[in-house]
Amino acid sequence: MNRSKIHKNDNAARAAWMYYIYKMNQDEIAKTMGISRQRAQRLISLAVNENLVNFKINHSIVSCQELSLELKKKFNLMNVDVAPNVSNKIDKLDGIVNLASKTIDTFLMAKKPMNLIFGSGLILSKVADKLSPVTCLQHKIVSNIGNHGPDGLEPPYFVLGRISQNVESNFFPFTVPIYSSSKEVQKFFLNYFPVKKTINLIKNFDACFVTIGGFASKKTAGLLRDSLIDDDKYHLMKSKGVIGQINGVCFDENGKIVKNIDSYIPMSILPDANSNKPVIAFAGGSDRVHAIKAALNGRLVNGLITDEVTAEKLL
Amino acid sequence: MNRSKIHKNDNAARAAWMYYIYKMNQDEIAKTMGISRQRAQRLISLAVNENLVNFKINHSIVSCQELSLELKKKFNLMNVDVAPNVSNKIDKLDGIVNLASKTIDTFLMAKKPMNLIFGSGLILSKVADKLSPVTCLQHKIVSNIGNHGPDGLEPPYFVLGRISQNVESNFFPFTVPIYSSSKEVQKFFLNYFPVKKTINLIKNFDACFVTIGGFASKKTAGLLRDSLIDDDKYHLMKSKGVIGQINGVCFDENGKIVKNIDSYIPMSILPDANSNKPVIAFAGGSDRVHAIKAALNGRLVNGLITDEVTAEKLL
DNA sequence: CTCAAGTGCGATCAAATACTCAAAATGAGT
DNA sequence: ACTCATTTTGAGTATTTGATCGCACTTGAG
Repeated sequence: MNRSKIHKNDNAARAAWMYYIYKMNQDEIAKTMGISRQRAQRLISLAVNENLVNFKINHSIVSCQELSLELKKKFNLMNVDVAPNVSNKIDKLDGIVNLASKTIDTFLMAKKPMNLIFGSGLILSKVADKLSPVTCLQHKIVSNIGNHGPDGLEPPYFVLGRISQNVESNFFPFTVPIYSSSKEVQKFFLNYFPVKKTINLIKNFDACFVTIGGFASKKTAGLLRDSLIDDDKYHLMKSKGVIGQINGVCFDENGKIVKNIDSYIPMSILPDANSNKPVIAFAGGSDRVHAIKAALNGRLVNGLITDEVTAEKLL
Repeated sequence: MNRSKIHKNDNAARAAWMYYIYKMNQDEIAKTMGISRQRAQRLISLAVNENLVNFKINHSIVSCQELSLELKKKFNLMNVDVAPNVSNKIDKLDGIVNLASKTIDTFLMAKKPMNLIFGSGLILSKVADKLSPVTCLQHKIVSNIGNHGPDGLEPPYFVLGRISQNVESNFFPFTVPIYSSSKEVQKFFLNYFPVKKTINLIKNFDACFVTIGGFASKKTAGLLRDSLIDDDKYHLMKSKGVIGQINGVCFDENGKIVKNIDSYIPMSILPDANSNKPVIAFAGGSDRVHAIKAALNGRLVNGLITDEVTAEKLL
């Protein structure tokens, strides 16, 4: 962040203070700051867009709270949050993204140094964009999904990079392919020193955040949609019972990891959700209910942030 | 809180979610919820008034941050927060109140059981009104200032009662007068069993929040304004060098506690700010700068939440 | 049952806010 | 220093929001 941006954000934050905390209107703010009303308006909306302002709703809506308690009990989870439902016109992810970003914010603000592990996926990248700007050099922020696709392409959601837009910290990308097509490639990377180091960080995780990808149809299978696998492989995987995936690691309807898929060796290291450290999935949407249920049953994660409709379907 | 209020708050929270998180406008919200636009508007403003919505500004304005660092250094404080300044038309306390309520919120939300001690004063009562509604039965919320004045009157700011409007917890009032006029009365209360118990809680505090009252002129002396002392006593105290007070405990310009004021034995127990537990003052305003400075110099507190102008004057 | 007091509602209108667009300012490259 | 592309600005305008007011309905006392 350059000096001019800091200065601008300073003004934006000041305007936001006046607007949201002191409840002044834009005219008063403009006068106080010696700027035009439009400028004041732009500063306020800039502050909102840059996540300088956080809106927190402090009231657990009864139905959401009940859902989260039931989910906790049914799947023996440490951590469940349910975003209230809303007109179906609106992107439901927004609610999950909001809760998720607050959860991560609190981890980032903790003083105790932690290894925070981030997977990949659409929701996670939206969450990354919504994180509050903080400096937390005490932590290590680590990716547990490879940073290149089968053709060397950058995968579509480069979560770590997006996090670093908002957060100043120490970043450790996972410099492997998302999956290897041969044992040799796998072996090489697993013995490659920087990779070994990152794997070590992942294994000593303090918290891990992932999304759960669907697999039911071509449309819902993120791996396919993002061209990480081709049609043939998709059908092969489907025939082996794959119903969902986390970071490219595929599992069946019991949440059991499906191995031995020809020339598809996922490289992601999923942390152990049976430890007492949080492994939290951010996932929702009717097309993913089966995948989420499987992941919970197989205890691939021990926490969930989802939306009201999905929560109901899971029960 | 009765059932109907919970239900109403539920709707208010839902409307607030749609408005602040999903960024829907009131018309859309009304349609989704099947209510009129006005009703939606009223729900949203209800949510704001009931503190169901929290506005947090996530950007330390450079000048405020610098001030807080300097204050920390100069007075060797654990904890300093400075609210940005704003047109002098607006009540400056709002900024302090906002930061203070967030600070307390985080204490209330902590899982670890704590003894949280609250003093008295205008700012603290405003802060109490702004606390987020939470249930925290793990904590003990304790007053360290007497709950009746010299004539048996209730003092003007009954902080504990206001906190209990928003917070569900365990409350321990301090059932003594604010000050005793004789050693006998003092002695009686100090040996009265329920009081002894409360004193014990105060001495084992985990955090303490107070305000700092001025004494410079009749107008700024809260004790006088609130008829806790009369003119004669005010002048007597002034002649003994009193420059400010915390919970009725008076101190001079070095922050040394002034004892031996005729028929004025303050009963408040001030926690030890030399421990590593936070003792935080919420205070601002030009008429209090001297009192605040004295309190910091005498290390009657080890943390401060104030506003920009006051912070500058303190340096 | 009746009436007075209080509460909640929606229509209406004034105020506040957000968007659009053209002109002005900036600044990178020659 | 000039040009062109990009960004920033403020005026004007459309949309959204908040406040007022009177009506209708509920409540509770007589």
